[in-house]
Amino acid sequence: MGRHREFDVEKALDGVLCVFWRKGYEGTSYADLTEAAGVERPALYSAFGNKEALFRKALARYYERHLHYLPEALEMSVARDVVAHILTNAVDLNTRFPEHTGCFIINGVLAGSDDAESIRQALIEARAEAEMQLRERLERAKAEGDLDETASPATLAAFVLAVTHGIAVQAKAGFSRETLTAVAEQALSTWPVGKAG
Amino acid sequence: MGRHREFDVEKALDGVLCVFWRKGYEGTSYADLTEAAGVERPALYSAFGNKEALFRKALARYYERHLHYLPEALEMSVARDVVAHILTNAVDLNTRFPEHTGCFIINGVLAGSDDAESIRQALIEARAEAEMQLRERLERAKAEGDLDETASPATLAAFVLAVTHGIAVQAKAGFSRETLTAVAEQALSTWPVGKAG
DNA sequence: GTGGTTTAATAACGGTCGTTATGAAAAATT
DNA sequence: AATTTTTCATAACGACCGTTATTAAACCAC
Repeated sequence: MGRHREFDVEKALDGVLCVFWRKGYEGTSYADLTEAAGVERPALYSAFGNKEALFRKALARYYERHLHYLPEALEMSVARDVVAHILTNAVDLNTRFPEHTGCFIINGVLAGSDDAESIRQALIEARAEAEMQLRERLERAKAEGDLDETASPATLAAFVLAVTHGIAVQAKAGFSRETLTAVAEQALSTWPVGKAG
Repeated sequence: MGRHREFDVEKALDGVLCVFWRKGYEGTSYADLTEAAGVERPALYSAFGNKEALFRKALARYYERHLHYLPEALEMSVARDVVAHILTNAVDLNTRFPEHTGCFIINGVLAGSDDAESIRQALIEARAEAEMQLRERLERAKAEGDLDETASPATLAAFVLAVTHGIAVQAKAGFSRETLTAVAEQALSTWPVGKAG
C-alpha cells in the first residue's frame, strides 16, 4: 500500500477547466495548468493523462457542471420556451464568471495548429450534437402544431446555435449581460409560433 | 544600391493571410509562414517585422481584399438591404475558399495565451468598429422612419454582428453555404421594418 | 575590377513546449 | 525496523517556438 494522493483531484480539474475556458486549448501551457490545479506536472500526468486527455476531462466537467440547461430546455412543452431557455441560460453562463467569460466549447479551439485538430473536431461534434438535439425537438414541435408549418426545424436550430455562438464570441470580447440579453430577445422576437402555440 | 528583393512581397503576404485565416494567430508557426510565403524566416522578418507585425499586415490585407461589402452596405438607402448585404456577403466570404473557411477576424484569436492578448484586443476592436458603424447607420435609419420606432439600433447592430460571428463559427466547422444562407435569411426575417420602409 | 549596400539562406540562439526519468516521501504490510 | 508500493517534486529531455548572427549573393556606382 503506497502513498495516498495528496491533492484534491476534483478541485484540480475545476481549476484546469477555468484556465482552459479562459485561454483555450493551445493558449494554455503547463505553467498555466500547474498553477490552476495547484500541483506539479508529473502529478497532473498521473491523475489525468496528457494535455489532450486532460482537456477532454475538462470538457466532460463543463457538461456536468454547466450545460444542464440544454436537456432542461428540450423537456419544455412549448418550442418558444425551449429556445428562450437556451438563449437565456447561454447569456447567463457566458457572463456569470468574470475570470472566464464566453463559452468553453467556443473558446477551446476555433482555428488551430495541426496538433489541435483532434480537439477542434471534438468541439465541433459537441456543438453538432446540441444542434441535432434541438432540431429533433423542433421537428416534434412542428408535428404538434407548435411551430409554423412553413418553418424549417433544421434552419431554426442552426439559427439558434449561430446566435448562441455569436453571443459567446461577444461575451468573450467583454459585452455586457444586458447587451447580450437584448440580442437573445431580438433573436426570439419573431419566433415562428405555430397555431397550437 | 544593393541586392534587389527577390520575392514578391504582395504574394508572400497573400500566402501569409491564408495560413493565418486557416490556423489562427497562435496556431500558425514560422514553419507554416515560410511555407505559405515561399521565403525563409530572415526574409520575412526583413520585409514584415515580427510575427505580431506580420499578422497586423495580414489583417490590413484582409480588409483591403475582402471587407469591401461593409462600406458598400452602409451606403444603401434601405436598412433592411444594409443588413441583407452584410449577411449575404459574410456567408459568401466565409464559405468561398475551401482552404480557409470562416472569418479571419474570428479565427485569429478568441481565447489565447497572454502573448496573444494584443492581437486579441486588435481583433475585438475591429469587430467593435464594424458594430459601431452599423449602429450609426441604423440610428440614421430610425431617424428617417426606415426602422420601427420601438427598435433599438444598438441591439439590432449587436444582433446582426452576433449572427455574423455565429455564421463564421459554423462555416469554420464545415457548414454548407446553403445552411448558412438559410440562417442569414432567418435572421433577416425578424427585421423590424419601419413605416417608411 | 573593386567597394559599398542590400537581400537571402543557413544555422543557431535562448526560451518554452509537452512529456518523463529519477530520487525522495509517505503510506501500509510484514 | 525493513520492505514494498504509490505518489510527489525536481530536473531534464527532445522538439519546437520566435528571433537573429553570420556568411554569401546580387545589385549599382565608380
